[in-house]
Amino acid sequence: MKKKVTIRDIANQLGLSAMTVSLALRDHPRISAPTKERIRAAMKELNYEPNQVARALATGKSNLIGVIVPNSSDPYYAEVIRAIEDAASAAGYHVLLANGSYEMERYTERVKDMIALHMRGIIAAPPFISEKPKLPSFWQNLLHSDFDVVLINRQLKPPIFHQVAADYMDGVRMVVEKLAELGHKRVAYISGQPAMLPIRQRLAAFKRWAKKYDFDDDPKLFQYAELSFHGGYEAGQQLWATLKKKPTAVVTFSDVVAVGLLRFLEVTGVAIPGEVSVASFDGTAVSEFTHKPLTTVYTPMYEIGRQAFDLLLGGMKNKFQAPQNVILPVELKLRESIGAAPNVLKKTRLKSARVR
Amino acid sequence: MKKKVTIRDIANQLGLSAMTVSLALRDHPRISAPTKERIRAAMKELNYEPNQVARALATGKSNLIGVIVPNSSDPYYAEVIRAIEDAASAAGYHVLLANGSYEMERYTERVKDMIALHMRGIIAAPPFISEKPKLPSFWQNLLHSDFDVVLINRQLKPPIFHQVAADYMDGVRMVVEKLAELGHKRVAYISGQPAMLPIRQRLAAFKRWAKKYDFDDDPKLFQYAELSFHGGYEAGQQLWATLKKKPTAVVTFSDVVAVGLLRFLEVTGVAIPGEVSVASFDGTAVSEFTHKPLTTVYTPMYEIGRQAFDLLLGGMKNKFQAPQNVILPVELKLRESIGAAPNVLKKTRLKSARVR
DNA sequence: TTGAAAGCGGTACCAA
DNA sequence: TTGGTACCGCTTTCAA
Repeated sequence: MKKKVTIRDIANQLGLSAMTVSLALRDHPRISAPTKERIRAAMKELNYEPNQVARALATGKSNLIGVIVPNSSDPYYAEVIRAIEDAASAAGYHVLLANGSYEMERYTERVKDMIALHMRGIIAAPPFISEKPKLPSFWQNLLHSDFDVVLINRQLKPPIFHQVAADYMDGVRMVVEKLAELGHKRVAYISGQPAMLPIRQRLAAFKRWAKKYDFDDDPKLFQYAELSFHGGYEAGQQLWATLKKKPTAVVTFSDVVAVGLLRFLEVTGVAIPGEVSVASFDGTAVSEFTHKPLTTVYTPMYEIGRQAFDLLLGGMKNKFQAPQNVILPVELKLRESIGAAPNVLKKTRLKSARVR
Repeated sequence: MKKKVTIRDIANQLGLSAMTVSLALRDHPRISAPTKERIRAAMKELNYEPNQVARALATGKSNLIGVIVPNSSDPYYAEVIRAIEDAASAAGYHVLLANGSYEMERYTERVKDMIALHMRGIIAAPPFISEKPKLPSFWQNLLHSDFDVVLINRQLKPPIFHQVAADYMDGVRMVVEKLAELGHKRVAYISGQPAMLPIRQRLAAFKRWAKKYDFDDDPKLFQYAELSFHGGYEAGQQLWATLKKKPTAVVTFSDVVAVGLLRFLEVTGVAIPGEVSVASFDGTAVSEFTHKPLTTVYTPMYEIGRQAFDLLLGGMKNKFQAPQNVILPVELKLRESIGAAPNVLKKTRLKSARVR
């Protein structure tokens, strides 16, 4: 262990050549069984571990993949990363983790790092702000390089890299339709970091559907929040401070934010869902265990990670495959945080009273 | 971008030698300023990126560190990882992430991977089950190798590797004393995966302190739970199903579990803290935003990660430094989930009644 | 079935 | 201040 054992040490000890050992290592058929056995024994004895760095240099390929996400400690991405690591590990790959940035330039630096480190490919969530981003020349070059990229949660149209995301747009529809069905008209929306494409897309989709269902058109119903529990709490404060007529429902772009909001509402003494319904996105584990379990658009985070890894490896096997656009279905989890709009309840009561 | 530009391409283009370029790259004083300028320009023009793999092979050092944790998606470790990545990134290092295993043998494989990949060192949380683990020969060898290891949340006595952890033992004391002070005698404890040393230590410490404060000595007050929201919920069910006389307080080994428990208690209609107090460990972000904010032993997760990284780099600079044992202080966050034991409350009322 | 030798893209020693 | 060259440990082509 003191000094590293190399392939040549083994070869010398057995009076063989380095290449014989090299081939035996990888169980090449050209080497005879007994020789392999001797080599294997010597490897055990000398405690040999192949140097992956040397191998990577010689072959030009490593078994490392890079993962660059906005924030690895966010439960959403933590889960995606977990999935990627599981898949990678099962396939004999390893994951290099990096936290990206909201600035394109800094983000690009991280990608360059990955290239310099000769990753086999990367799974990334770059801060694109539109579906047709004006790609910096660096990304253009990436397109024509042999470096594979899979985008997660970044739906470009048309796809220029492989990309996998969930059908958030459909999720927005589900939420809005459900709220409309429950009689809500005054619905607030808490959005996040506008530098992120999927956040913008979700907001835009909400506005479209809100219009369609004739929700109140009050700009004060829209609020930004940091992606944190505290951010959700503050956004709630803002909303309640600025809105004279309170909303009957609030939709947040993430469970994390919704949990903070829930807490704010509780502290403020607002009944959920009696006075205000709350719905969110993601469906992270916590959403099921909040005070009032959250109605949320469940996103298959683990599956996103797994498929991203598969695409990366698949893409590496077949360079000429057109960029794939994988969109996984979302699911509206109806839970206690949502209910009929208060005014509707009243009407219903009146009606039933009349019926009697 | 098509084919990689090497140091030699640049040298040829400028009529210099490879080594001049190599030195210029690292801003070596031996190279004259104008030459450096020319080289820098050529590097820009040709879009040169140094190959870190080749560099690592040549120098025998890489700027990669390995991180092996039990579960990277657990909020506790997600935060530790985030800290390590931040520190590493700031220092020009990169993080290779791996999820370990509860089995020593599988875990050891992950460490071997890291060695084969020629990491600069690793930060690890191996499944040691005692403070003086019988280290497999592999770990023994590690001790005498030039491969650096920093343990997190694994306090060995005496330390054989650098190790950084929080003072959980003190945290246990704080919680127990507080509960005793509030008049609790019947306190349940929900523990986790017994294969993990800190979990065992915490349980043992709780038992010691519970004895000291004369808590009820009923084995049914001890329950195991998976480290998940759901695990906490189930442990609550178990506790309530098996205990005829319910506890007046429950301590859980992790916030995550406490959140699940809180939900169970709520569903079951148990008042918090009126009927049952809840306290936990970790102090992850969510603990402040639960229905009843959690009383919890805050652990400086981010700081643990940061210091682990510092120790790793420090250790690499100074191989002869004795293994450091860093223990960070914890902090008892007193929040609404905890209150006086019900019987105490009653007594107090009686007393005040009498006084009048 | 096995060996010799030339890389992979840098670094570093020694000489000029 | 610069260049020549061996080498890091493994892979791979071409001979033997």
